[in-house]
Amino acid sequence: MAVADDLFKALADPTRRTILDELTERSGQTLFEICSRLSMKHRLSISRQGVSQHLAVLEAAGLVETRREGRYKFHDLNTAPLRQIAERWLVPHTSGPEDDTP
Amino acid sequence: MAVADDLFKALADPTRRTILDELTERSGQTLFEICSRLSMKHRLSISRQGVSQHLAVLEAAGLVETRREGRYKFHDLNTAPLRQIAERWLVPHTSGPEDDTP
DNA sequence: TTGATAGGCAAGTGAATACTTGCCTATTCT
DNA sequence: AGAATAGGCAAGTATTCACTTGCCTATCAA
Repeated sequence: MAVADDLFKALADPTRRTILDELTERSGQTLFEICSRLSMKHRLSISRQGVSQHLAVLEAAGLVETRREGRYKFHDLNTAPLRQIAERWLVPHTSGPEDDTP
Repeated sequence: MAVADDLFKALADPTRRTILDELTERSGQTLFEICSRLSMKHRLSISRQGVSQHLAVLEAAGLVETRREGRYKFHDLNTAPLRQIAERWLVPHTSGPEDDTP
């Protein structure tokens, strides 16, 4: 399950979790909007590139989807991948545990 | 939220997730039992110390609880911390997002 | 067309982390 | 008591990862 790997790795970083918080509050933000929110609301001093790379990781995990409009690129939250993660260990699997060997 | 940080970091590693799978299947295993299961079932070549360190991370996250009996140390799964993680972004929080700044 | 805005690519750095090896302690069996 | 079993501690290594800096492309406004 390479999908699970991307998902959990994406959630491992606190800055990325804060980004998800911001997108939960308002979906469809641009890179610069997210940057200024992290700086203003959360006192996070991080470069634009840093945020951009975080967004790429979140997109690879399927947690963020993007759409381009002119020079703007909007980032939307997708919570669908989150639903599987809790259920993996809460519900006993009859089909056996996932193959997640690295 | 330092608790969330430990939790997500613990889940970030695929070997640790496999350990959780094994403890889901049978809770209360010793270090050596877990080692042999990882080696046999999952073809994971990892030293005993490696597994021990993984278990320490899982215990710090509250996902594993231990009890000593003689020379044996049994490892039990605790899924309680898992319940919060999905709900963080699935349910819109009226109290605002968590303070998870690093 | 010039300048400002929004974003992307790539290389480099420093810190975190997964993993090993070697040695040490405690408990149990013969 | 001595050997085997179960586990712990600590240092060293090597890879991963977050982050920055510098430069480049594309869209829009004056």
